[in-house]
Amino acid sequence: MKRNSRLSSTLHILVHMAEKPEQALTSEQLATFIHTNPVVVRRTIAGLRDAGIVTSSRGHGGGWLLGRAPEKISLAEISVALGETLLPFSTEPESPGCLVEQAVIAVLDDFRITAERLLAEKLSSITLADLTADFRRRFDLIGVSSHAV
Amino acid sequence: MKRNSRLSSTLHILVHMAEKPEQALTSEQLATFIHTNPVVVRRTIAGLRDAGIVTSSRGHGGGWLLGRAPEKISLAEISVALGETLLPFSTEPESPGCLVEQAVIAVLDDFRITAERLLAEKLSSITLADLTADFRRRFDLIGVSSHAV
DNA sequence: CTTCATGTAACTTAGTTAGTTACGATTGGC
DNA sequence: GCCAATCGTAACTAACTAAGTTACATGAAG
Repeated sequence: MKRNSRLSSTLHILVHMAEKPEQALTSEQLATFIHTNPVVVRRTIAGLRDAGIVTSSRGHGGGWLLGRAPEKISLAEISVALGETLLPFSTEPESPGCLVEQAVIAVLDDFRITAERLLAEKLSSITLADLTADFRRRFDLIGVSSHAV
Repeated sequence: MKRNSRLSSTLHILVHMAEKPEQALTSEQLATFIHTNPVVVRRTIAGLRDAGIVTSSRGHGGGWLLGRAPEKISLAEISVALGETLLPFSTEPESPGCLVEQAVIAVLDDFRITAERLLAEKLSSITLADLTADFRRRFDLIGVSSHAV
């Protein structure tokens, strides 16, 4: 798993899970989808479990399942559950007392607030179901699913 | 200079430069504003020079000046000149041939394109002059400028 | 009670970026 | 012409972050 690909890797995993709604997939299986190892998968999607997006069960036949229907899972929720920050720039004060810095931070934070609201709106309108629909379109066109390689 | 604060640090520097439009400020002086050293400053704002946002001159009395009026310098340009990426998530394929991944990437890239256009619009509407105006408002209220500490 | 699975802590490794040192090139003052 | 100030940049170091890995405890199913 490359750096900064936690969101796309997680979506990849979730679409696979949505395609096998009745079958619990193990961390091991999920890990092969995104070319990493089971511990990284567990760590990465632990937040999704806390958010109810997925459920996990231990022992024989255990593994991961979607916590609710793909139509009810938005990319906004997933992004938050992963702890991702959409706008990565920092506005931490480094020169307390400097009015220039205060002006910069004020303007930047103002931008951040409106920008984050916009992005969250956009991400809220995209659901896991949209992703599976897109996948199925591609599948119907080509006829081979995935991970033959 | 903390991680991920290149944008705010650069804006800090630029506002100081805008407040002394006739005086070339040295990398050394700029560095003290953001608590770092001259080489980091030069490296950070080298892209701004290439973009014409600032100019630099060597030798006695040399240093940095704004390349044009603060009203003509938008945060969008500054961000681009710094090489900053607004949306940090990656959509690099890691499983070529996997249709699930292709669907994920397609949706994510689509989101990225509209989101980046939105953010760029917002950032284009904010200029360095807006920042200096904000600073002066604060200065008029409090009466002490900055970097006394 | 054995096996398969997750949960999680602890450590290692790799990659990124700020910080630093060093030095060449350019400019202005004397 | 020489010296000091200043940027430009390469090369190295240090600090931080995040992925990868190992290890082991916990819990569920047969």
